[in-house]
Amino acid sequence: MANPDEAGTNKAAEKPTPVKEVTMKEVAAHAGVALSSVSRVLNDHSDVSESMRKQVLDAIEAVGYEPNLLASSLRRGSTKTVGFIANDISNPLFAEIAMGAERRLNEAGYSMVLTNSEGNPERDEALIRLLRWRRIDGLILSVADEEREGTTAELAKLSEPVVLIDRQVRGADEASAVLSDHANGMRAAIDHLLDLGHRRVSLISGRPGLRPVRERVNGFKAAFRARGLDLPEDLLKFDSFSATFGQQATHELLAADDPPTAIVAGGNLLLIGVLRALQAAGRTVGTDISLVSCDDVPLTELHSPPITVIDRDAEQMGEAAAELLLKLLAGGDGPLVTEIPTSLIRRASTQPGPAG
Amino acid sequence: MANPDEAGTNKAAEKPTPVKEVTMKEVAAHAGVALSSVSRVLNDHSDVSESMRKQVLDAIEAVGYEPNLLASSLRRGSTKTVGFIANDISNPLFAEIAMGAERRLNEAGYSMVLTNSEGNPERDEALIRLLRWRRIDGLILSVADEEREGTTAELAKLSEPVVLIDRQVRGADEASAVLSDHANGMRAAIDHLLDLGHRRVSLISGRPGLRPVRERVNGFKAAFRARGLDLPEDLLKFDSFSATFGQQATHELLAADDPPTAIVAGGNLLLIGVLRALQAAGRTVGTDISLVSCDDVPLTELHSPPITVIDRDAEQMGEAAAELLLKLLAGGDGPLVTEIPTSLIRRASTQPGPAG
DNA sequence: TGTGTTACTGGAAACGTTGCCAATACGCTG
DNA sequence: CAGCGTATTGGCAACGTTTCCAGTAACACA
Repeated sequence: MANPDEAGTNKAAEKPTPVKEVTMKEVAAHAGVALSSVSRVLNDHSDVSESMRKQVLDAIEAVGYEPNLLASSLRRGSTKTVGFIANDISNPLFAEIAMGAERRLNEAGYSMVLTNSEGNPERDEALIRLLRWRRIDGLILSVADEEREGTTAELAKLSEPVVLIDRQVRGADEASAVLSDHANGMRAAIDHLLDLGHRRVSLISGRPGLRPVRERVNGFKAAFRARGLDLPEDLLKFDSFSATFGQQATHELLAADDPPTAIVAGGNLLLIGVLRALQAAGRTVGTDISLVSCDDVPLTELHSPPITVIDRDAEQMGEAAAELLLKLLAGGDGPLVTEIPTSLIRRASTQPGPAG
Repeated sequence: MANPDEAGTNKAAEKPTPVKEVTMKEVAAHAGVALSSVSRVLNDHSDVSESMRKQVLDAIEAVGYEPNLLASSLRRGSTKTVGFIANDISNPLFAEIAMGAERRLNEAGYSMVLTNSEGNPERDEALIRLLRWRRIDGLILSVADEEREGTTAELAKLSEPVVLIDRQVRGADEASAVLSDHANGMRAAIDHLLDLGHRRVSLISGRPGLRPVRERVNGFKAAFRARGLDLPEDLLKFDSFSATFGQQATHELLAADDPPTAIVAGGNLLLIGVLRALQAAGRTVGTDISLVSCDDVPLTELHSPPITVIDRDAEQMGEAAAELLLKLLAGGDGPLVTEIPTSLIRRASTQPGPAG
């Protein structure tokens, strides 16, 4: 109406999008060959003559054919796709794991669809179900809640191979997994702090149901026990991996009668909260209170003073997960497990404590 | 051979996985109804009797039916899925954008598949093609290279709606996009620095072909021009958004004859490099040199001194992108554009300069 | 000339859905 | 009782592939 174009142009605009998809049939017709021959060329089967190949390839070019992966996957019974469910993509750590996995999978001719549960167990379940319905060939994930019935039920319905990241579900070695050695990393960190003379050491971390938390606690206890020291039970705070919990827990710790001289933030988001609380309370990291965090993110290196961390190679974890999955996809059997080492990077945030 | 198991066990191992999929056909058979009736129940059409519904639902439960989304998408001609191609998932900023988009799309009944081009234009193209072949209903992306022929060609072949994030391709308003107002943000930042008395102000950013860089430069120039000041051309460094470039550029700037008194890091990864270089050169942020960065990540807030930033709401960008795409998917026409504001957050990293 | 082999090609049946169209049964009106 | 509308259901043809099974031609060999 506003456009006083000629009729011809208008007519074209009338058809919204009844654009028929260009299929192999059109290719076959244009090349004057059978449908099956086009398919053979596309999947480069043996037994296709050079002339046929050229003829078909030309026709594909001419008609502008684009394969329909839906149809092909349906027919073949395989999507050449694996799912990845991350807890929190905005956490650079998980993002790196995902990148490592994707890279390895692509090399092997698989593509990866990345989704985000936002740490929500219900979303976890919904995503597993969705991916199952999508007929993915395999799944890499880090379940939000290891104990939850629903999640294990959804996983059980999946007949394709699964690799867990830093998680173990009921019955130790039922599932394949990539596990980082949090226990030894934490053990080393606590040893370091105890060596420096700290005794009032606090550990702040996520829900104790999760493997990383369990293992870190194990390492923590092991270090104290090895020296015959009592655990500072009142300084162990577990709730969630969020920055807000880190802040709140630190705030409470500082306000207590016998506050810690050292804090271990068991998670890189927690660290943010811990730092905020310390800053708010006017405590200087290193001199007033020692600090250790988990996973080496830019913040830990560039903070002043730089922060001691328990590090691990996130990208390697992703690659390892992909590697295991590929083995399983190739028909490998039994649960496979890869352990990723952790290492302590000492920086200026840990200084001698009262007894040191 | 190496396994002297009994025959029975062997036989079981011979069948790899001939597990026939449970389809609607089995449901229909078990319920004693027609295939089409099962379909009607599943898609809750009108005109199905209550008894039929119950009968079918029970049968589904009984046989353990799981929908095959491949088949259904193929038949329907729509996947209810949109693609998202991120430049770099490990950058928390992009991750947040992706989260915002996913949340909004899920609300609307779409699911999102997230992929990662790692800033590589070739991978960009390959991903667009792959998603096209997967028959996604729409695409949100932030192309790695706006000028590249191949990319625009791949996009052109896509008949589904596309929303760009902070990018514009040839011919200004051809494509829908969510754009952040980098120019005004930078203008405000530079005004702030000039007010403080700085004249030797450096800007470090990515390839000048990219919109965020172009716009930031525009804002930068506008601020200088408005005061009749000459541009410090020698202090403008553009190459890539990486930390390594940030470090290298800063290193060079500091070593020059007439070094800057203030640096603007045009990207949150660049900032990491800038900080490393400053630290290596023994310069203190704020007192020795003023510093502004783009996008408010944990590092900027928790650095000491805290770093002045040009901020924007990443999640909102994602939501806005999803919103536009949904409009287009619903049949909306014409290119739609949403502009996201930026704001300057002043912190202690910007202090009075030589002339101030 | 007949037979067998090789190298290729075509036809048609799947894969698991959905949606159109026709068929059935039922209840009601005239 | 005929006629008709309504509500519900079944049958069947797609959607775009892949793959099995025959079929054809060419050729060599006896």
